[in-house]
Amino acid sequence: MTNPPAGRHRSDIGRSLELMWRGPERSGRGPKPALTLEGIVGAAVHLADREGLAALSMRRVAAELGVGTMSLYRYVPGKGELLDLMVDHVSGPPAEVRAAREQREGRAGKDWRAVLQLIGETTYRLYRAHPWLLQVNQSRPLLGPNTLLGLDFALGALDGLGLGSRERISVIMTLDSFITGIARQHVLSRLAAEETGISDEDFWAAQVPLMESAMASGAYPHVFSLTEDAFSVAEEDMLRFGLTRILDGIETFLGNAAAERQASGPEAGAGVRARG
Amino acid sequence: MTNPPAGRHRSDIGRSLELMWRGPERSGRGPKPALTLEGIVGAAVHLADREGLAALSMRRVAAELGVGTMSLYRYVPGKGELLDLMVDHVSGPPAEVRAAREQREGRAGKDWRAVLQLIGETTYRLYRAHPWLLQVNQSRPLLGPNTLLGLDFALGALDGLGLGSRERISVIMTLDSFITGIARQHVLSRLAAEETGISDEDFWAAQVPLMESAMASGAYPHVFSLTEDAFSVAEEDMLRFGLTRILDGIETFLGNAAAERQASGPEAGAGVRARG
DNA sequence: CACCTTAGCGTACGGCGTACCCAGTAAAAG
DNA sequence: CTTTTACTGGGTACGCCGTACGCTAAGGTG
Repeated sequence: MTNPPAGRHRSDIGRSLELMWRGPERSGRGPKPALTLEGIVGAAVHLADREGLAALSMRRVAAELGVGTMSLYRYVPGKGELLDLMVDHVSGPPAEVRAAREQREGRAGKDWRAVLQLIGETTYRLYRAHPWLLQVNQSRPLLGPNTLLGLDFALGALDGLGLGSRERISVIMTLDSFITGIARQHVLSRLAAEETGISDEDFWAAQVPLMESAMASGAYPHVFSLTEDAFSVAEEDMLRFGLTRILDGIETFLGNAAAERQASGPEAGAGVRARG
Repeated sequence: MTNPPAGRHRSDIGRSLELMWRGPERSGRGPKPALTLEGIVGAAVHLADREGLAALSMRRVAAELGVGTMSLYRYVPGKGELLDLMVDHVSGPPAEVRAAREQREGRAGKDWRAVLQLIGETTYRLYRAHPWLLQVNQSRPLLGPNTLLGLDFALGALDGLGLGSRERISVIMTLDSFITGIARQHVLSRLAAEETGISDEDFWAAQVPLMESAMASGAYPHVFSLTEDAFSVAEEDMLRFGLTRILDGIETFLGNAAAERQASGPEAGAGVRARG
């Protein structure tokens, strides 16, 4: 009975949200804090960027800031919440995207393809810059100020296309899922190369002998009729390829939806509504 | 969310591959092994399925098998390699897909859409059945016998469509990236619900008060013009939506490629080559 | 038989997240 | 002013983790 059921360090949603949106509350009494939440989160992000998620421990973050380990717990309830904060910290749409956002005021429905492409590539670069994002098991997408801004921008790109709310969310989720998936593939592969010190070439070379005996077994005819260059597609080309496929698919969808609306009057179509 | 140890235990590629393809080598001498590799991997998978990746420790697996912790290290070099083996263990195309594979012998180029859809949905269900697959993230996709069989089947579906090797891989990677991405979203969300005991409704409810003040700020116009049902799309519908978009996009690509080939003779087209 | 390879595994080390508690500080109350 | 009180920094300790090391004993080989 001395211990509660070993309460694993889960993130307290309410607390994380409050910290993200309002920051810590101060009530005047007592000594002045030597640290700031921003500083802690920034140091943690810096550490994770430099040395990977495995190196991110409360002890290391504290050492980075020159304070005792337990001092961090005066600012953050636990490691889970710190990770939540780190995610939102780096998740804002970068300057590049903010600029594009302002430039396209009022051009609804015109350049959705370019904007979605920009969002996709930007998100991809985000994962590249902060590989640990893909290792953090984001419990759920916590909507912090930055995360929400990114979503808002993506939604803006879909304005004026006649899509309903559910359809807009579906389109964004499709794009985002693909980007996350392909970034995961590339980033984890790169991480593995760094951590093990084994390059991609060495890695594939290590598989060759066993692959050859597998080929001899005849169980994998299609794999072994591939040409040698099959796996050498550059990562950016792969991203571009998939992105184009998905945008094409969305375009087809837009065409179908428009045709359907045309056929049955302007206010039909499930969930389609111009404004709330 | 926890970050699973993720760290110091790099997996030895050569050793993992050898264990996957050849199994452990025995040299007759000494006492007979009380365990089998299969048994260990199976127990580990079972444990991870039941209690999550966070509960998967060498001590727990050993306890499950009724042996001492260090005995496992006679069979497996370390936890990293055990994870590699677990991944391949569950990654085989299930009976359902194997059946479809045999049924379509010789019908190349006809039902690629149905087959890719089946593969997508099957992969999605795989992640659903073994959520920890999406949390394991420390190595490159090791090609074990089962993994390779899945790839071979996917390649078979693209036979007879006039695609080159690099294009086939690109198509498969696009599909796989999307499936992995969306499964990640759904599975991690579900995991979080189980582990924190907070349902999806409670989760969104917790965000409402802060969202309302965010709305008042006027910084997120597009988000707050969404209708209330925007986020209530069922997971399967979301999967189906994205899958259809991607298959449409691939279909467009096939059409373009065919047209291009038609226009400039049978052996043109960047990267298209029948055999090496 | 003795020899020697190999299996099982007890112990120990250095790391982790964090609960608990105390000492010291600074603002508020008297 | 002094006293009170809320608060901060952080030392210590607990129970986990992966795994290196080295011992005992089993059982084919000579």
